[in-house]
Amino acid sequence: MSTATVSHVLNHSKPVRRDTAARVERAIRELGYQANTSAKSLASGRSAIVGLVVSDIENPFFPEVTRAFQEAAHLRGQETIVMSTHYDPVRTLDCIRRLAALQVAGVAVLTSEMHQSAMDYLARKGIRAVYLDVGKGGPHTANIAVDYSSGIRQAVEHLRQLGHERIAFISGPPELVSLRIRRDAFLSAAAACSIQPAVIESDLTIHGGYWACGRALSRFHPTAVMAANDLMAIGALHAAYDHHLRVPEDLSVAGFDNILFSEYTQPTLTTVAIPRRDLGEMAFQALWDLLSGEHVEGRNYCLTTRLVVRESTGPALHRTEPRRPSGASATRDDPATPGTKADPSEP
Amino acid sequence: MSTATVSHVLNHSKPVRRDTAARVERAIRELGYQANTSAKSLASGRSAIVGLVVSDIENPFFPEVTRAFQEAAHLRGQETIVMSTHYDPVRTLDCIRRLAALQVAGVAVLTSEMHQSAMDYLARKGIRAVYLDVGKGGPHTANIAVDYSSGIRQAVEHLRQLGHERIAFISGPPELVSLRIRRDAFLSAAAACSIQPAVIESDLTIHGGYWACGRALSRFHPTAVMAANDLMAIGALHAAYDHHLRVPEDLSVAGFDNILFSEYTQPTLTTVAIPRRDLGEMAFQALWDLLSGEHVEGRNYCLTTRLVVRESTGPALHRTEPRRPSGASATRDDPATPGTKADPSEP
DNA sequence: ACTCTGGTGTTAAACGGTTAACCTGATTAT
DNA sequence: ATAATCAGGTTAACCGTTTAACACCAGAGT
Repeated sequence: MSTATVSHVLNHSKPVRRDTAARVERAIRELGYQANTSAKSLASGRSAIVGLVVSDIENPFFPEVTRAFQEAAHLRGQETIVMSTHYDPVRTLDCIRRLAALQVAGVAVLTSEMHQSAMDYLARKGIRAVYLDVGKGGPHTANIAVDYSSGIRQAVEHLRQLGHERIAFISGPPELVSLRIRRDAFLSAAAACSIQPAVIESDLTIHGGYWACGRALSRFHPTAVMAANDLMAIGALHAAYDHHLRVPEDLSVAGFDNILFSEYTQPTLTTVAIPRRDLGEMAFQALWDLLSGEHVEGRNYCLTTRLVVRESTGPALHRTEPRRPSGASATRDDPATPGTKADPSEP
Repeated sequence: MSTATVSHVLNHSKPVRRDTAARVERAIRELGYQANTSAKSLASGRSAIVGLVVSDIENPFFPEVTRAFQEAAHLRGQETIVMSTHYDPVRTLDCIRRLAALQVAGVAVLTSEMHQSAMDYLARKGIRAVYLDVGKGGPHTANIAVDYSSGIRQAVEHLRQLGHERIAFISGPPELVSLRIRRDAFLSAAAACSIQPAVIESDLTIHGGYWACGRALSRFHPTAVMAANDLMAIGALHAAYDHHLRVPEDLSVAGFDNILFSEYTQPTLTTVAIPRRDLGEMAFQALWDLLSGEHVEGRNYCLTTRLVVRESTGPALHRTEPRRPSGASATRDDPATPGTKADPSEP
């Protein structure tokens, strides 16, 4: 019984007679044999390890993505090495280099903080790669596009159906791509629903959300507030409380992200969810397609967001002053003030 | 220039003349050479990968531990493969098997959900391993012991200094080891401070904390409530709110875990923190000591918990009825009622 | 002069698989 | 009868390092 035969039994790389295979299996069991992974990868030039690069493993968004990815990988016999870039393009490249040195079979890069050079590097080494939101896939490369606007449109329509006509959007720093996408999605959805929008930029923190909501309330008198992430939405909940506005009776609040804690706020938070589990599974599936398929040109994958309705949104309080004791007689058609921007121009 | 020389330059495994080394370096740079990891591990019998096994990567506790571990590993040129067992001992063994097949240099198992067989397996294969809370380290094995009681004692003493003499402890399911440890730590700290304790068992959820707190309030009339985790403490905050008790003026609340959200509750939560970052770093350090040291016998490491004081604890409202409208005239020396247990026996 | 010794560098044998090429004996086609 | 084909199995080269053993040269000791 030669090592070659054993190899063929293990990999089905050549037909082997039933009884021979059985003998091999038995020997393997008796000796507790386990193939040496290093030798395998050295000989075959490809390890059974794939890399997963994420922005920040401590951001609650990613562990779930990671887990789904890892489980999908495990089903295909692949192990996963996860690396976190802390949103730093330089570290992204470093991670990719290290993964390449490990002869990984492929890499999924689920962060946008990345220079072109990182993609070039992988392309040059011929390493299959999956990216997130970088346009089209190319040779040995696939792309996953997240449709942020779909969930946001649902949220806006949901609020519209509840009778809301003035909605403030608390946006994030405009220099972050994904935040800009969310803002624009909100504006076009608002335009489509003939809703009067206002945008306030803030900093993605709870405190920032609190501040922005207070500002929106006094200047714009919205019946609903939507935030570009859940933390700011939570800040908005606190702001409403401090303005003696009940949520959702006096003010509706919606968030984005569906973080774990959005189920635990009081009231629980209506929010737009990115299907994290699906993202992880899809990322691996895309990678696996690249690895097993012969078609050099990678496909494009799409992932859609959806609204999760909870308690923080309800029917609009129409034509009624907010029940603020000191009810300064601001009229509802108060135009957007400096510092807020209304831009319903996009389709 | 032979490959051997290159190897020696790269690993400092034998002295090499300055100029030769320089020539090698230059060639490496010019050719963009990167050592083949698989070949290295095959030849040396040991890869530069270590395994990290955790209970649940989606539990916010672990990403931080993971990151610290991974960064410490990176400083030593080691990559990390993280695996999650979902609290299942069978999966734990499976993870360990897979890591062994990858010829990892060592493994840190930071979950207690594990049978003895898993440890035996690693020992048999001679793989260095670090465990959490499993008693003593052994050959090629180290142990990290977490001192839960230290932080809990601090919390109890903190409350005592604020004048609290009746404290309810909302415990978790007694079948979980770490929860039992916390409860016992509370009871002995209470005894040491001559505090009258009451224990209510609950289920670690926000709702469970809400329920347990309400129950404790009506039966035991504590001036402070401590929960075995932060989620239950948050439930307790809600319960206090619904009982028209202000926190901390009328009731102090403390938690355990220092989850990210404990900074964002209203009021912010006083809680006992396990130094997650330190745990990760220590776990790798322990592993590295095992790997580089010659001493076969692994050391024991200890990690201590500490109190984080925030807004939810304050001076006790002494000799005064809780400002409950329906202030049923319960006396403060009301004995513990059925369903709560007082056990100040331990030292 | 002649071995000894140290510092440098090279040679070649592992490491444990994969896989192309080859061998063998039986079956089928001519 | 002879050749061609085929299934099943073995041989041996190769993957890119590490590392023990060896070769070489200079200066030191005798």
